[in-house]
Amino acid sequence: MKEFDRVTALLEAKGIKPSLQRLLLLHYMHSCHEHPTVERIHADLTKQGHSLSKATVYNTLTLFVQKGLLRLVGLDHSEARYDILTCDHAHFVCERCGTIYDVPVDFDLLNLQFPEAENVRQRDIFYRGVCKRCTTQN
Amino acid sequence: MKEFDRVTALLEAKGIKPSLQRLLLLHYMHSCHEHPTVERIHADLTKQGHSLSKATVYNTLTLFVQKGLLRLVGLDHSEARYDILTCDHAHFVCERCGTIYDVPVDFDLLNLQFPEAENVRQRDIFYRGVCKRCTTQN
DNA sequence: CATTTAATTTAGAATGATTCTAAGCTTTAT
DNA sequence: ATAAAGCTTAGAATCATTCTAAATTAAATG
Repeated sequence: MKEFDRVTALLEAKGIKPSLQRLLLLHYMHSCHEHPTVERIHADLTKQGHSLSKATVYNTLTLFVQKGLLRLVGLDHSEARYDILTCDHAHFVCERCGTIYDVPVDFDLLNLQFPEAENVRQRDIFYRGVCKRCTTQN
Repeated sequence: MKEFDRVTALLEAKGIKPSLQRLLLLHYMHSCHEHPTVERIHADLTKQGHSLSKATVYNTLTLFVQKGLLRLVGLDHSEARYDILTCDHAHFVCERCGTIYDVPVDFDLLNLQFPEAENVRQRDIFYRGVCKRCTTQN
């Protein structure tokens, strides 16, 4: 399993036992440069001939987020989306097609001070609107 | 109904007929400086002796958001929260107690450019962590 | 190598916020 | 008055997610 060497190392570095399902999921996330939903991930892996339950997808993604291997993109109340990029960056969300675009961002420029905050675990920036692809196509 | 004069004017300015339920809801939102959930709004108004259904709360808040009278705070997949402040500002969300704190923000400092964006309708900044109140209390 | 123990995966039930539906009620127009 | 349009409502339906308890797999022990 040469192609799983990298994700195996990543899992072990976080103290996660590299089961087949976990390897599959992390490998999928690394090879996918979108921000897929649980439904999407499950459908793709199933289509590729792998057998894993949706519950495992939920459990494993949650585990990965806790361990810092993935980032949960918490958008509105639609489906959760998962992002392989864990470093700070901003998101533009197309409200028509749902595509999420990444852009690097320097949070220090903002110098936001929340007097009520004891500690900050995560920072997110979302821009919402319509993407060019959607406006030119219709 | 002296106390409803202001919200009546706001509704009419947006072309919304000022029904009793709409007045109640907008007045409630203006008098509440938190970021309440639908459940909370409905419970509070009911407790005050007003009769209105949860469906109406959903319908009306959605209408207000569409017309720009409120802002939907789209957080994760918990309940939706509604914000009377419609101008740009950042949110700090306490992951323990759920309280949302506001802070003004100057988006121009970031100068974010999304090459894929045709237009931007809304901009959000979320910081997540634990607030001081929660750390000192426990 | 057999057997117990722990960890992981799983299918399907349960949950819960939100949306839908179709009926009832108000208000406005004719 | 009467019809038409708009608003509200209760309860059913939906759907992403979580829970549960059993099944499977891997690790540990004798």
